[in-house]
Amino acid sequence: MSNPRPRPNLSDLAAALGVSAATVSNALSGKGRVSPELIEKIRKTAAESGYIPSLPAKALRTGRSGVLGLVLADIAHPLFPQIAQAVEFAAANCGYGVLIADSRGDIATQTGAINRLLERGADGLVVVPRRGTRVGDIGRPVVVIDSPSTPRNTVAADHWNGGQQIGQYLLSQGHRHFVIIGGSATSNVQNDRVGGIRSSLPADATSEVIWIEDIESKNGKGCDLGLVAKAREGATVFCAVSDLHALRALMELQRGGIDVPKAASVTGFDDLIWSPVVTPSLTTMRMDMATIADIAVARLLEAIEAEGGAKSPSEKPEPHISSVPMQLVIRQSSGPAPVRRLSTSGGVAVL
Amino acid sequence: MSNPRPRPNLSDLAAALGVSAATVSNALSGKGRVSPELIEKIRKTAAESGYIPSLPAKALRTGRSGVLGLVLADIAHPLFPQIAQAVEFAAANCGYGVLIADSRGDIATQTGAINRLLERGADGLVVVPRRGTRVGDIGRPVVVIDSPSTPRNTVAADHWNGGQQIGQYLLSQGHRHFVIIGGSATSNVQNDRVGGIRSSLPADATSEVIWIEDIESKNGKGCDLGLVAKAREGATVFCAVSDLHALRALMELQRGGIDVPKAASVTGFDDLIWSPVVTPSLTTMRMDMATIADIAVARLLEAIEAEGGAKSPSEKPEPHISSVPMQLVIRQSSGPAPVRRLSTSGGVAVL
DNA sequence: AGGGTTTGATTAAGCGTTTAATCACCTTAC
DNA sequence: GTAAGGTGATTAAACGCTTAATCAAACCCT
Repeated sequence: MSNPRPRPNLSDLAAALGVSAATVSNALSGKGRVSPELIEKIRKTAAESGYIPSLPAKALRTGRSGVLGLVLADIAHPLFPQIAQAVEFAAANCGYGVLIADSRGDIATQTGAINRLLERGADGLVVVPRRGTRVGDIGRPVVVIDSPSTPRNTVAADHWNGGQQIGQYLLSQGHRHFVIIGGSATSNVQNDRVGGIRSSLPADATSEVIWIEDIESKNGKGCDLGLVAKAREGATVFCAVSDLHALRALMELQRGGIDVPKAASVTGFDDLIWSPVVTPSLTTMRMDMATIADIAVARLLEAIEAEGGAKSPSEKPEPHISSVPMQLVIRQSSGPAPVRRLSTSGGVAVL
Repeated sequence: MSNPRPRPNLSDLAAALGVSAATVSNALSGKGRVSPELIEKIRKTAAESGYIPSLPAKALRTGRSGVLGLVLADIAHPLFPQIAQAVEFAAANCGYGVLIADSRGDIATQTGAINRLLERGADGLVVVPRRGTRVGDIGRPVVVIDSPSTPRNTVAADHWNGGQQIGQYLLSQGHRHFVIIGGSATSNVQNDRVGGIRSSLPADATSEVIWIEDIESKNGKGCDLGLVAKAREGATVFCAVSDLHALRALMELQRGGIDVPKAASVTGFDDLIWSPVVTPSLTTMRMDMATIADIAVARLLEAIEAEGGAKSPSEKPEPHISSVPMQLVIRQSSGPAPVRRLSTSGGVAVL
């Protein structure tokens, strides 16, 4: 005498319409042979009765869960929001849900996380692996988002080209003496970026690469990087391969009385959330996460489709890597190279 | 002639052992009546045959998907990674998966995202709502992570108390003239923090609150906040309610030649990822996300349990809000108040 | 007009679990 | 010796959906 239809199911609908459940199913999925008018009618009543198909039932029957797994090696990564948002959006557009798992940087846990997702029935996985980690062969489609150096299906930002872009931009501003700041020399991504920058420099330009990890292992965490001295020696631009490092450089220079961008330019990578709001706001290279996620999800669904048809393990679609161009975001922290001042006390406000 | 047992199911196991499927199910779940030896034997063969129960089947039968939905309204929020990580961990510990949905800041999309999760069969939802948004009544258990001012089940950091803690700490360092920096006066969270700070100040202390949004609406985005002037006028500590703002304050002061922490202290809130690595590293109040997530998930599972038993809608467990204390993280950006200098040009390095 | 094809719908089986109901058997008690 | 009770297992139905197989009726063609 109370709840009329708490949540109608396919049979309820069929009964109410006086047709069979199969017909309703066909009408809604557009698969079998149903007359156009009936389809119309069924869809209408389905909508107004608030019918929601049971995903578990569908999953059980079809063997597809309609869920993608997103494995973040380290969820605390500052780029995570961008990635998660983009992947979720792309997946939702294709009618898929996104299950997350995090391996908190622990390489052992990474496979654990992957397994959890597989047990939950994820149809395929998007993996953002921990640095230097390889994703082993699991029995399901996988797409990796990383630097383009993975034997699997990979989609990544074109870090090398990103480096070139920012290098060229800075050259066009008249800079000739580069200090390139990296975090860890073991990172593929960072090395790609550094390589890109250097490859864009002509013969008359100088560049020096410093790795924060190296310096800190000597002088302790949070130590000075000696940038002010380098600026005094003639470096006009500090090119960090991450906004994290760019911020650090920016503050060190400002503390040392070097005016940014008048006396020196600072640039970063990744366009992290605070990059627009610091002063001066950071010039940086942004990854096109939306495109990366779109491609990743598309490739994944492709593989999932293919998996359904192909029984023999031989005819899986060949692994493919795609590079997505990065975008230069020019803000206030970069500008023209200062007029040459040969270690004379120039017009710039120094100590 | 190839795959021996691609993925055994309950019946396969039962057949191999010569018992019924029901017995296997009971043995594994420990529910029915099965002899201890048989349980032992079944569990053993289950394990070594690599048996993985089908979640969809279980979900279909029991009506529980074993999945929690995580709704992030304000995905740009820098705390997002911490929250997601903590929730995922807490849920995984309880054998639950986490499905994410993002409403990209759009308030209309928020309900859409919630619905997507419900359609996917989420047993319950953890919602981190967009500022000023209320979560409407959906037919499932919900826990909200927000400032403690929501009519629903809510768990939140005790922002007010956090404000008091940092206020007291700064008082103990001798500070008496506070500038409190907020972003938007419409944020509950920020208001709580500001209120907490002020409530901790004795009569002989002065405080002034400035809202960045207000200043920027007059002077344009990224404008100066006039902090250097305030420092000259005697303010010795700049208390931001977010590390984002603290960073901005820090840079503005450093650019103006104010030494932090010698001439003035700067503190923030949230312990964002870069807070330890800027120079000087930021003193801040950290939320205990792990605890918050634990409580949120626990309360959610509780509600899900209760929902199973209680038929009458009346006897749902009463909404409860919990506050989790924040943790003071002392780093380099704060220190003792400088010795009094009555607008005379002190010993500090200025312009 | 009657055999073949097309169209629009139905029937029924099955996906892998859980669980209430049932059953056979063994104890125990009177 | 037999009824009552306990124990350890089985049977069978159900969860909600998809889909191949089937079927009845309408259509086409010569």
